[in-house]
Amino acid sequence: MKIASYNVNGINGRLPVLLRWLQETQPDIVCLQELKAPQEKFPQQALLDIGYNAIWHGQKSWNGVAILSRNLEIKELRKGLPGDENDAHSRYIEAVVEGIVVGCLYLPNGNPYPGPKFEYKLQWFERLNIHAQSLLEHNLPVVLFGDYNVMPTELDVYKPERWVNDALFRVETREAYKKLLAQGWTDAIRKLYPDDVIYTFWDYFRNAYGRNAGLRIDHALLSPQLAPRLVNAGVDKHVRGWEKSSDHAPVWISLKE
DNA sequence: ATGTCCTCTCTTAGAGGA
Repeated sequence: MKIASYNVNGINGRLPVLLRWLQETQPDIVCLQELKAPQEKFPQQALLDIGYNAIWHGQKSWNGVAILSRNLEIKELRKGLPGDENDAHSRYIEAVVEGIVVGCLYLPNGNPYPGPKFEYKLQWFERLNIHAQSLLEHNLPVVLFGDYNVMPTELDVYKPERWVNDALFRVETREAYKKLLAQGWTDAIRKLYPDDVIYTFWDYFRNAYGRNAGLRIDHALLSPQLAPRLVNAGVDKHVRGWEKSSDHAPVWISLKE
């Protein structure tokens, strides 16, 4: 069982890249972020044509998340995080696939710091932590997979000193991630590769990918019921080098049955 | 400040977001 996550940065503009990657790597379950498309403009048929079912939570211009599966039933549990009825951003979708609860998330970027966007990020993170705690209380296999917009440690940033006042690396943001992990979640990449420099994002600016000036901000968090099944994980880094690529690369985990 | 690339609109240029 292979589960992947990919911030596509516009699903329609990126459709050829997405389809090529899906056909090349054939993940069983996929979390997508930054669809940047309204509900009715999701490319459902193009995905069905290559064997992927989908549920999605769209929004015009911004955000948007989806869960895909290859020949597996997707049972939607929720769209949106609980805790704020006035939050109109499409940043969370959750489903059961093959007995695994899959939460696909796109945490707010939060820049610039300080300011209302940063406050929104911290509030959203707090709501995520509350929801994550409630998921653990069901004692089910759960993966919370997506773009967390946080580099957890200095190892996850090419030049940490340049990022100390960025919303993705502010101490408050890292503390929120640390609090989430302390509930009992396992960061799949760090569990398998505790000391390696592994990035999932490279800016479009200044040849960041060519210089490997990257960030690790896309994470797979496994519940205690799922973590023992982890056998491998990685980043499909080469996809970031394709023409018309997203600024993120896909991240994946593989689980034993 | 800048770099790049997405989406949308008071659309073919500029704004907003990342």
